[in-house]
Amino acid sequence: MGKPPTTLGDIAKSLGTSIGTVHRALHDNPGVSPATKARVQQMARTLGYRPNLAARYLSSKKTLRISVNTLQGTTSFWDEVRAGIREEAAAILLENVEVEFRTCPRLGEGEEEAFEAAIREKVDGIITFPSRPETLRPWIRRASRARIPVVCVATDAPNSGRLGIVAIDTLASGSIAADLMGRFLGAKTGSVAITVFDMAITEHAEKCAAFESTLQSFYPSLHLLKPIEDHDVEKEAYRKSRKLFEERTDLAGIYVTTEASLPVLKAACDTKVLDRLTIITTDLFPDLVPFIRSGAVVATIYQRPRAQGQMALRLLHEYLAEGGRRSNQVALAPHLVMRGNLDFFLRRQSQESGNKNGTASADTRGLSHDFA
Amino acid sequence: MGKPPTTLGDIAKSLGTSIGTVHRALHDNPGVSPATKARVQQMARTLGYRPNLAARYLSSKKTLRISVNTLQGTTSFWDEVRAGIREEAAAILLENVEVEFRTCPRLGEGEEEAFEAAIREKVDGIITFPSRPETLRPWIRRASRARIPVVCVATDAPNSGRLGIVAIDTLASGSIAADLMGRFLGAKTGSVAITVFDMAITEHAEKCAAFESTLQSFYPSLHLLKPIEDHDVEKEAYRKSRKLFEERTDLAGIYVTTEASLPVLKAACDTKVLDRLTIITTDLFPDLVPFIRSGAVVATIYQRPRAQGQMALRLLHEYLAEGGRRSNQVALAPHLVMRGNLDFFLRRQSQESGNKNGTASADTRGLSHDFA
DNA sequence: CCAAGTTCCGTTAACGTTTACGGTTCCGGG
DNA sequence: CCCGGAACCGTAAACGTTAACGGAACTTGG
Repeated sequence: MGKPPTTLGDIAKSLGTSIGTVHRALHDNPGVSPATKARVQQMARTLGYRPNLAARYLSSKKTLRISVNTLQGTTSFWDEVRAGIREEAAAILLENVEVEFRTCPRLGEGEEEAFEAAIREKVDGIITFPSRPETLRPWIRRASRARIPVVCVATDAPNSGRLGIVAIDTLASGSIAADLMGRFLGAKTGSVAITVFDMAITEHAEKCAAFESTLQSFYPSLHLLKPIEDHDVEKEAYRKSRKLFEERTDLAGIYVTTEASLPVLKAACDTKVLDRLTIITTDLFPDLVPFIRSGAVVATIYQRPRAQGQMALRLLHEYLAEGGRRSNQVALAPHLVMRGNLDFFLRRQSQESGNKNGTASADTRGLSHDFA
Repeated sequence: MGKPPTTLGDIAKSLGTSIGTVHRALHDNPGVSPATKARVQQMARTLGYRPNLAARYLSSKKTLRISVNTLQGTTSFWDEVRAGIREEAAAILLENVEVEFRTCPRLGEGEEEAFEAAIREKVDGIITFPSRPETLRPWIRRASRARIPVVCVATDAPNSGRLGIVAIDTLASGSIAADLMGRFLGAKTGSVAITVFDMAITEHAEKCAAFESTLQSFYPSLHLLKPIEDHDVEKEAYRKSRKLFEERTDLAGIYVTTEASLPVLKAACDTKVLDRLTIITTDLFPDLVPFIRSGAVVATIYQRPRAQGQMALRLLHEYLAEGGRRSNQVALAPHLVMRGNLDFFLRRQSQESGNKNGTASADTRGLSHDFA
């Protein structure tokens, strides 16, 4: 049924030229006249040439170097992302991917240096977390100009020329949180709060909007307060949420969209409103577990860091292997963790999280760099 | 850093023999004495030989044929599973996988014939849905004896010698349903029902047990009734649930774990208890949408058919490519669909579901067979 | 003892791509 | 006229594996 795929030789033969020329033409290598280059490329198109990746890899033995620029992270989120990337890299059939981890100790610290190093060392692709999109945007542009594709994880850097973005769908998580909040509160009425990292980040604004929209279209008796911005600073989160808890006595629930849910929980505890509030948090990490188990946190929206890492590497690799024609915007659905299924997710996290830091693993020959 | 991987030539040289012998020894091919075979295999182990898949594929050009034996299905579930399989097959770097679809029109009808055909035609692997594990178990054994690995989707066939199983985690779905049920009902008290396909199927019994356990440990005021078995027969589902609705006036909620939620909904409608009940269903298909949107179905546990298909193919392919050392039991977390995030999932389903039937796609050169 | 068969093993040509190297032409300057 | 260097192009050797062929050594049966 399927006729044998066309090879470089086929193209060469049908043009009366040689394999070498065809190869040079298709790769924009020097040493071929514009005329023949055009003829070759045309012929390749009409014959439907698609390179044989096995032969390519076998011949050149050049590996794809991918730099992973992420945060050290306060919770295990980024460890999981990196684990997902490693896992996916190890699953590549041709073992031609090597991953270099460049980990920044704190938010916005060393991000640019890491990016610069990656470009300087001419990696083939970059997976990055643009915590502050504005500061990273010029770097992403620079990489794109150097023909280095960049995939963003968790947060987007719009208009930066990035190749793709892998993140949790903001609409899906914002509205499921609102829906749950509404249902959990039942007939209760009152006000509901939401905390975000920063409304300037597209994702957070969108998540907020989705939360608000769902809330007011299905549960109009609940009133959404102005979002609290915590900028991932523990003190700020504690101060602002404590102030909220003290002032708004009609507060019925709060949706914490950031990783910094512990300060909020502490504030709720200190102001003795913990068991009065319906609290929905984000992500899953050890310190949060007791709150979920006790029911204080009624549900948490799990952002599937491992899946994000996997998808990011996959996207990048597909593109590098052969001009990815798949969608470059991957929006994952979040998972919902509650008391009942908590153990399922904990078991899952502990699985295969062998070497947590970015140290070399045998399979991926990973390197790691630290940016202090 | 990474020294070049060992090749067949390396093994041959260090033993003073030839590549051909090494190859034969490692593949249990005839024409090599037991003594040298042992020596070769030992040396391969000590040198840490791992075959170069690129070279292997380039040389042999043999494609892996995989038979996908699934149900036509009343809802779109199986279409999605197949789409996931196709998608994943197309993403394989070396395009050496071809998928053959053998689709059974109805539950338990033609399953064995399909299996027999797959074995007879000597496919390299089988992905199957063992709707009735007992009837399929001998066939899976037969396939295993013929060294054809079998991966089960959605339902397990224990003790059958199958290579692996991909399914939604029963514990995760059962307990999240219970947790939601409890939270949604709030302080309300009463009885709760659950419908299953058949308690003889391991998965369903487990899901039921998880639901019960979570319910009674966190919401002891709710009383779980004996499970209703519908055997995927619409009439049976309608009759039994209608009877339930008429008799149990204290019924507060029901969790429908089968795909046959429509008859139950109809019964609830006919007995005028639809808006009094808290209903949680399973999966997502067009006819269910209005019920979710109206709030009659408060949530549905989405079993991620596409992800199941992808994982199944992946598992099988990894094994066929080189003795998969990854876990062979993939338990996926279900997704939760409610009014708020409904659109997200609908958009996602309509995406890339181009050719819904098992017709040939250009990438995977898929064939399809019908078993009537 | 020779022919024929068996068992074991070495050799070699593929597979499609990359890459280095050698050969043409064609041009301008000595 | 010849030499140097471009600019273009053909050739061939790798890459690691598979599979087919051929050749030794050794067993049999006549």
